[in-house]
Amino acid sequence: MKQWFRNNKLVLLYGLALALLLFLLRWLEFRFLILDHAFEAYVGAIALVFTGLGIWLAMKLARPKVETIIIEKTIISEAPPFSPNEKSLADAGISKREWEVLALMAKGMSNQEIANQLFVSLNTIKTHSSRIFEKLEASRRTQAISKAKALGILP
Amino acid sequence: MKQWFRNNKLVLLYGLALALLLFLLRWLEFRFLILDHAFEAYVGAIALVFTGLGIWLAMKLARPKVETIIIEKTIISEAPPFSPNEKSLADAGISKREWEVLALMAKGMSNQEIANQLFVSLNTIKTHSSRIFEKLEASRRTQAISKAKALGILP
DNA sequence: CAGGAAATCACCCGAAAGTATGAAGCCATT
DNA sequence: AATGGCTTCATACTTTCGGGTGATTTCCTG
Repeated sequence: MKQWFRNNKLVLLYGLALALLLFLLRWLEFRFLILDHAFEAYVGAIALVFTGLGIWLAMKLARPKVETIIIEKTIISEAPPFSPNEKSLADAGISKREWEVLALMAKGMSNQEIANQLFVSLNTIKTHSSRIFEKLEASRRTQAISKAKALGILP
Repeated sequence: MKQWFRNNKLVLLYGLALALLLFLLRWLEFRFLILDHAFEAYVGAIALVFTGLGIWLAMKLARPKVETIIIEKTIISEAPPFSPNEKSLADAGISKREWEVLALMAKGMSNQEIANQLFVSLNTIKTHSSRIFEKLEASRRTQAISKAKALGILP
């Protein structure tokens, strides 16, 4: 019910306005009956008012034409925020730890530096890197980095 | 004159219809004067008719409302073809040949492979790479590649 | 619980990479 | 003609990297 009121507020208002006008006209009828041609003027006024109302209604109720404009914005992406690309990562079968090592390699760190950074021994890093090279079919760290970037594993 | 008629045909028609209606009402006035509440019904009819006319007019004459929806489509373009970025290159003091070596390094090639590709000896490539490391303040090829990319020397 | 993947570490060896130093030819600018 | 930068090459030496093999621990899954 409340919803109905809200939806038909306009129609109700319109009806109320009409009723009020009728009262007004009735009153005018008694006041200006003596005037010659009062009736014609009267009808003209009504016609004008309701024409205006009709126009107003039409304006209010008319559904707007929707025009959709699609603007294609071409952005040359400098550095798209990189996410490890889980898909390619899993596809190559590279583990989290291996990826860490790979990322530090790409930064230009030596195996010893990576070992220090990750708090493991140099031998561990060597094992990891060997696995990485196997999985990426690389024989050098530079090659591994290059391939990883091509696969979207590294930014 | 003729042009004016054509442009305002609608307005003229509207005026004519109004006049006709007035005549009609005048006639009805005499016919239904006896009826009680005839006046209200009369005014109601007029109101209805002119409201309809108003709506019709508005529909006919009003400029259609246009709602414009702008959808921005973001297209991430492919990496633009890389140009060596002469500025950074000169800034680092890296020569053409050195850049060639650097680029092949970044591809993951070994010094020997680079030497074969450029038809020079392995020692030459070693000299070049040493110079490159000096100029980029790197001590490893991976580091050199990383720094070169950061400087825009490599794609 | 057994099996397998992941992570850790060790040792050895050969290959590749990097450092240092010297030198020669070419080319352009002074 | 001389100077300096670029390219080329060489030798000798050190360090780092990569390959191969093996072992242990932890954690997860069938």
